[in-house]
This record gives sequence, structure tokens and C-alpha cells, in this order.
Amino acid sequence: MYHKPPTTEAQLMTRAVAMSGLTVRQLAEIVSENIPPDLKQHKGWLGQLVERYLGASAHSKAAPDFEALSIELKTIPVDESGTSRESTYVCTVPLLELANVSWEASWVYRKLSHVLWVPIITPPLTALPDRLIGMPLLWRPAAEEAASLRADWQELTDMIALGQLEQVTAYHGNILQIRPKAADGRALCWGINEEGERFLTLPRGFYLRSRFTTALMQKYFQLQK
DNA sequence: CATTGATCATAA
DNA sequence: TTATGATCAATG
Repeated sequence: MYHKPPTTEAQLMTRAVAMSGLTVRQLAEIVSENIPPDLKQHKGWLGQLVERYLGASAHSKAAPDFEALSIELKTIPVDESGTSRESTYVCTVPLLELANVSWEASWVYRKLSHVLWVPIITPPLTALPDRLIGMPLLWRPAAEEAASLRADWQELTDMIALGQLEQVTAYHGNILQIRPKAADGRALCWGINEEGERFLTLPRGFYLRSRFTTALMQKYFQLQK
């Protein structure tokens, strides 16, 4: 069973709430997907399962998951107390021509301006089929959250614009960090060094630290019905 | 034992 | 090769 793309927020939320409380096994059955033994070689499988159920429209396109609604979907593994178990990938880091890009025009801003968070309740050692879909949260950054994101984005973007990409590590940024995002350690793309010359480097991505997503859960969430 | 740096699958 | 979806696993 596949849903068509939702046309209203209310429709999307009705579906998302209906999905909560199901096990991954039940959701896979509804969507007619086979469950892999674990996520080791299928890291994006669960996110895509939820996409299909909810009717996300932008499969592997550079667009919000729900295009008509401009809403991004993120599944997030949490334990039974709502503590996030992983960081959350946001988008790739543009390494070229990022000078003079405003916060409002940045990919990070646009990706995070409206997000449907779907927690996957995953206590330690829970087998994939037994994980529970939690209550969804439709989120827009509060002023304080947006300011914090903006400050991190600005700091990291400034470093890259100055050609200091090789000095940026995952330790930079309070809630937003930059880490490799690549097929493996041999994947390369172009960056700009301090002399303004192009050089080959590992592709990078922006990620939300798990302490931030954990704070979101605990501020706004009712994990289960 | 939380966090960083590395990695896996798939589509276009 | 770039985008999407992320989690794995070594390490400080």
C-alpha cells in the first residue's frame, strides 16, 4: 500500500499519527516491503519505508520530501526515554562559491525550516522488526533554536570561505557539525584552500548533534500515544 | 561510552 | 558523480 503525496498538513499528520504505535514489522507489511536482517547494509531502509507510507514525493531529488507542503521528513532513532541515539544528517556542505550566501538562502536553513520528525523507538539491542514508530512532531525552529543554528552555520561557513576546510572537524559547532559524508574514504570532491586554489577533498555534510535532537524530543514530544 | 570519522545502498 | 536515506565502528 502506497499513499499518494499528501496535499495538506492535516492529511500528512493524520497519516503520521496513524502510523505511530506500529512496529517496523507491521509497517513493512503494510507497505509490502521485505525487512532486511539489520541496517548494517541498508542504512537508509527505514527512512525510505516511512517515506513510502507517508507518500513522500521527492525520492532522491534535491527537494523537500513533501514537495507541495515544503516539509522535510526525518526519522530519528531514540531510546525509550526519547534520547537520540544518532546524529541527524541535514545536507551536504557546499564547498565552492559559498561566500556571500545568506543564512536564509542556505541549504541548512531551507532544510530545517519545516521538518516532520518521526521517532523510531529503538532501545539498545532491539531487533529491527520490533522497533516502534513513535508519535510524529511537525517542527519549525523556535527563535532561540534558529539563532543557535544560524550561529553555528555562520562559524562553519566562514571557516570554509576562508579556505580553512581542512581545519574544520566534527568538534566545531554547538548543535550543528560538519563530518564526512561519502561512499568511503576515497570519495573526493573539489574544495578551496587558503590560496583560493581548488584541491581534492572528502565530501562533507552538515549534521545535527544528538544532544540537540534529544532536547527537541524532550521539549516537544510525546513519544507514544 | 559518547563522539567522530568512515561507510553502505540506491536512483538519476 | 551527485543526490537521497542514514548507521557503523574505531577511538579518545
